[in-house]
Formats: sequence, C-alpha cells, structure tokens
Amino acid sequence: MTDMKPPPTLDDVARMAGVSTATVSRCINDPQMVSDKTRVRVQDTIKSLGYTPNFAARSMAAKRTFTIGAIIPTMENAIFARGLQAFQESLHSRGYTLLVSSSAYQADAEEEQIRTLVARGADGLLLIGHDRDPAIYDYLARQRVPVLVAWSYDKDVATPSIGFDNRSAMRALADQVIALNHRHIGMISGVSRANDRARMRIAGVKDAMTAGGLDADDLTLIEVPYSFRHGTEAFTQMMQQEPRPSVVFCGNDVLAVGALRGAKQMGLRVPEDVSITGFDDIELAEVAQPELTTVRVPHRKMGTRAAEELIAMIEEKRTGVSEDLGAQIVTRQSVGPPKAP
Amino acid sequence: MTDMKPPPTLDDVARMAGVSTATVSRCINDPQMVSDKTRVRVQDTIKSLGYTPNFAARSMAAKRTFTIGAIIPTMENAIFARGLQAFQESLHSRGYTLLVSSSAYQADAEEEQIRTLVARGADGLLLIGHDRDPAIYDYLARQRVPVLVAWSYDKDVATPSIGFDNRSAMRALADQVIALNHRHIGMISGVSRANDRARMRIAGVKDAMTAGGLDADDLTLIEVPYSFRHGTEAFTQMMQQEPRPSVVFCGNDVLAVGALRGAKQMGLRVPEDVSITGFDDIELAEVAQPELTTVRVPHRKMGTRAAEELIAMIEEKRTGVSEDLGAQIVTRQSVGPPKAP
DNA sequence: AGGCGCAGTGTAAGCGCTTACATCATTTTT
DNA sequence: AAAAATGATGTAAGCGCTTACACTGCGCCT
Repeated sequence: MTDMKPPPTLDDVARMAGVSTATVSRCINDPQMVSDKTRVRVQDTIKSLGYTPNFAARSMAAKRTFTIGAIIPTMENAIFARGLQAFQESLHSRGYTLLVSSSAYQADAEEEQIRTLVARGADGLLLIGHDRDPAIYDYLARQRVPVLVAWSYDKDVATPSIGFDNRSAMRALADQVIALNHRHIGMISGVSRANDRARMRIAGVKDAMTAGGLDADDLTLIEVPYSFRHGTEAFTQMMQQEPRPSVVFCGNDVLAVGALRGAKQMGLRVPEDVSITGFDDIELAEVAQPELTTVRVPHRKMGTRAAEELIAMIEEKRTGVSEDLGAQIVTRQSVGPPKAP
Repeated sequence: MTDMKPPPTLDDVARMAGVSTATVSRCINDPQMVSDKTRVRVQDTIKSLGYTPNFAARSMAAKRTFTIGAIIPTMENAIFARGLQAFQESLHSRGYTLLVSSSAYQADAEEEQIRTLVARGADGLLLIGHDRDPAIYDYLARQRVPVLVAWSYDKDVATPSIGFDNRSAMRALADQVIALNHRHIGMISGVSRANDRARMRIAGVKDAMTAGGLDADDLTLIEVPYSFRHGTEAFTQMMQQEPRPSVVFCGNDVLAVGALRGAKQMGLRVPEDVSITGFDDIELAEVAQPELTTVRVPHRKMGTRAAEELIAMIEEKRTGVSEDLGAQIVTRQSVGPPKAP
C-alpha cells in the first residue's frame, strides 16, 4: 500500500525511451523537431509512465510560465464572470493558463495579489480599471510584467486599456432618460474611491444633467458597496429625501435590482412612480421585474480582445494599444416619464 | 530607458549583505534561526534591493508550493462564491494561496484543470462533488496530491468530503411542502449526469413523495443546465403538461428565479397558482419576488472547514475525515398549499 | 584546564527542466 | 566524388532556491 515511488521525471522518460532528456523535452515543446519514429516512442513512454512535466522546473529553465494573472474586484456576482470566461477561453486556446483572484474591492488586497502573481512568474497581468497607487505601476514596470487594464478605456493613460468609456456610456443613458422630462435625479453609485469606473459613471450622469439644463450639483448621490442589500437601503433612504428623485440611476445592475426591491417594499411602482436604471446588462437585468433598462457592456469582446492584446504584448515585447469597444443602451421596462406632479 | 537589469536574486542579496545564501534563505523562511544582527542587516538589503523570491525556484527546491487548487463548476453565479471566499480567507491566514478555475460543469474541462493544477505543484485540491472518472482519483493518488470534496457529504466514499447531505436536505424541504397536500409534483433539476448533488436532490424529492404516499415515478422531471433562461423554459414547458404540477422543486435558486419569471410570463401567481422552491439560499433568493423558500447551505462554514481539513491532510500527511455540516430549510413566500381544484 | 554542547553560519548538492552548442549521419550541391 | 548543407540527437550548463551537513567559536560543565 505504501509505494513511495515519486512521480516520474523527464529523466525517467528519457531513460526508458532510450533517448536523451533533450529529445524528450523537444517532443513536448517542439514536436516537429523530432523524427516521427522517436516522437511516437517517446510519447508512448510518456503515456505509459503517466508523466506530467513539473511546472516549476519548466518555468525556471524557460523563464516563462505561460500563465497570466487577473485580479477582479469580486466574484460575488456575475459582473466580471462573462468577460473573464471569454478571456480565459482565448488564453487557453493560445496555450496560456489563467490565474484569477479577487480583491473584494480593496486596494491593499489587490496590491498583495499583484505581488503574489508576479512572484509566481505571471507573464502578464489583467487588472480592472486604472485607479491604483502609482507605486504599483512602477513595481510592475521594474519587474517587466506587461499589464493591461480592462473595463475602462482611457487613451491618455500610459497603461493600455481595453474597454469602454464609462462616462459617455452612462451619459448616453442619462441623456435619453432625462429627455423624458425628469427634473429630480438620484444616483446610487458604487464607492468611487479608487474606482474610476464608478467615478466616470457619476460624471456621465452629471454631464447629462448639465446638457439637459439641470444643475449637476442637484444630483442626489449616495455611494454604497455593490450589493443588493445596499441598493435597497440606499434607495429607501433616497426616497425619503426632498425633493424626491423621479429617476434613480444605479452604478450597476446589482444595485438596481436592490433598488427595485426597495421600491416594491415601499409600494412604489416602477416605472410609473419612479424610474430605475442599471449598468452592465448581466443576465439579472433581464430577470428582474420589471426588466431593467441598462447599459450593455461588451463583456465577451472585452475578454477576448484583452487576451489577444496581452499576449501580443508579451510575445512581441511591445507596448499595448488601448481600444474603445463601446457600450450601448438597452431599453427595457424600468424607465418611464416622471409622474405628473 | 533600457535598464535591462534583471530582478535581484537571493545571491545578490547574500553578496550585498555579506552573508551566504543559506543565511538569506533562513531569514526568509525561518527567521528565528538567525541572529538578530544578521537578520536585520539582511532584511534591510532585501528591502533596498526590492527583492522578491522566485516562486518557481523556491517550490522546486522545497518541493512545496503552499498553493491549493480549487475547481468549481461555474463562476457565472454566486453559488460557490461565498464558500470559496471563506475557503480562500482561511487558506490565506495559514499562508497558502488559492488557485481557482471553473469547469463550466464539463467533466473533461475539469480533468484538464486538475492535471494543470497538479503539474503546477498544488499541495492539495478542493473539488466539488464526488462524481468523476475513477481514473482521476487514481492519478491524484499516484501523484500524492491530497483531495477534498466539498458541497457533498458521503461517508461511504474513500475521498473525504465536507458538506451536507443533498438528498436529505432536499427531502426535508419536500416533506414539508408535500405535507401541504400537493399531489402533482414537478422538478426542474440541473443536469444530473456526473453531478451527484443534482442526482441526490432528485432522490430527495422522490423520497418525500414515497413517504407522503405518492408514487415517485409520477414526478414530472426536467433536467436543464443551471441558468435563468433554462429555468424559465423548463417551467413553461412543464406547466403545459398534464397533470400540471402544483409545486415545482428547482435544483437551485437560479433555476427557481428563472421559473418565477416563467410563471409571471404565463400570468401564474406564486404561490397561489403554483409553488416554487429553490436550493442554496444565495442572496438572489431573498431578492426574488416573491422571496424564495429554499434550502440554506452552510456556505462559509463549508469553506472554512474545508480549508482546515485540507491543510491538515497536507501538513500531517493523514487521510482526511468527512464531515456533515447540515443544511436547513428557509421558509419564505414562494410556497403555499395547492389551489383547490 | 580540557571537553562538550550549542547557536550561528557557510558549503555545496541537488530540485526537474530548457537550450546553446557539439556531434554525427544523411542528403544535396558542385 | 568530395564538399557543403541539412536534420536528428546528445551533452551539459545553468535557472534561483532549500537544506543536509560541516564548521566555528563561545559558555558551561566537571
């Protein structure tokens, strides 16, 4: 019962197949360099031995890990799931492995995870949004680890980003809603500190207010963590303020569904009594009652393009180029004109 | 601009601090073995050089990675998020890093990820549910990688598991619902192939039917992937069958919320016209309208206990012991007695 | 005073791979 | 037919770390 035989190594395979370790290594990494006969023989012994290359040894010798790290703010909801799935599929098809961790929207946790990922030899990193301590970007540059930012787009920043313009996306939605004649505007935003996406979305609403002849300073704004519960609480609180907003823009769909629940609890009809919007267009937006008017983010495309660009940065050792993938408004049932006073 | 200086190594630190590499290594891994004076000096040089140990080299030499892998079926919804979060927090506090990947409920993808994780030197693995090719368990045993199963509990299986009894949990819920006098029972289950949790939940409903004097073969059963859309579709389809079920048990909360939407679309009131139940008690269950009666799974406790047990298996080189954490019924608004015919 | 134990440190042998370079057997070229 | 190019394989030097073992000098014992 106690066969303490350690896992087979490259050497074992080489010996058993009667070739050198170099040949075995080539069979694995560069098969067309080896003659058919040898290759088949080696592959057979690999299989019969149940050999799996040792990753640490390999990455140490090759100074490459074919691993890419991604740090997302949360796994608690589906916001990043679809994009990440596409990201990982693309990576996989190009021979890379994805390492994911989540920072729970905490800057220090993210920083620690960045260091861990780098120490583990990640060939590149995907980060969400631009906002973070400049020292981190320095560190990454010093370690020569390519970084790409997603879910944001800002052509004026050194770090390349692939995503969309959160500000103008939110602005487009708000333009459309305000055109319905809403005068009292509320917004439930995610915490904007260290979160450029949240900040830009707020700015987008303000832009639209200004453009619509309203005073942006009149925006009733509450910032809360992204969760159903906080959405409900913030909404309830907001509805007790004067003037009571006739539309509440939410920082994302989760907050919006929370707000929807708050409305139901208060006996407010949506959109007759109050309009509510989301952001992201995750599946939830369609399941909610009423269905959410929201901003559709190019989840999968973002993931796919990010993977391509990051790999290019790694393999061609070049600077990444930013790309704006755009976002579009999805009009559903949660928005209507304000109630006549 | 082109300082091609590679990152500093242990050797660099040793040389600069005027000690041997062994001493530097000790300062990092076993500080109390080194005299205060030396330790301080070394730590200063480490800091001034910005040295980070090379993970591959370290794990190669130490034959330990302090890494634990987890493969979950999906990240698309929050089902595994809370438990995994707790798992990772526990690991982190004990100095381990978590590597997560998701298999999209696909056995072959899972198998590939298991091999990847093992090749990466994971010290241990967390897997969801028991069902998988026995060859995988063999492989894992041969590679001497401890494995722990979560989200299931089965004391009769060799692989240790920490979770709850899906069958009796679902049975308890069904007992309670059927006692309300429901005679026509429907169930929307997740795909049960290679998924013991899904199978056990079906069995639980059947157990309750039998106990309640019904014929378990009369269960109207549809199996679909876990998604809102599939829940809605399956529900719609099921409501067109004869006899039309007066209660629909769903394999999880996501399916149940999908079913809820289906009911709304068909103009059916819940629970007056039809009762619907979920499973998992993720936050969504509380946000849904009406709120879902469901089974509360001990998410965080499972994660925490799994981490403790897996680490014990690794560090004490012992077989893990299974543990049933139990689950409880949460009664909310989506269940009522059947409509009088 | 001589011997012992021990704390603190150094020496050096790997860990399992990749890859530059060397070697050898075939082809192809002139 | 000899020379050169080509293809397949082997040799061996690391990659950056950990750790068994060896060594040193000190305080303590008898």
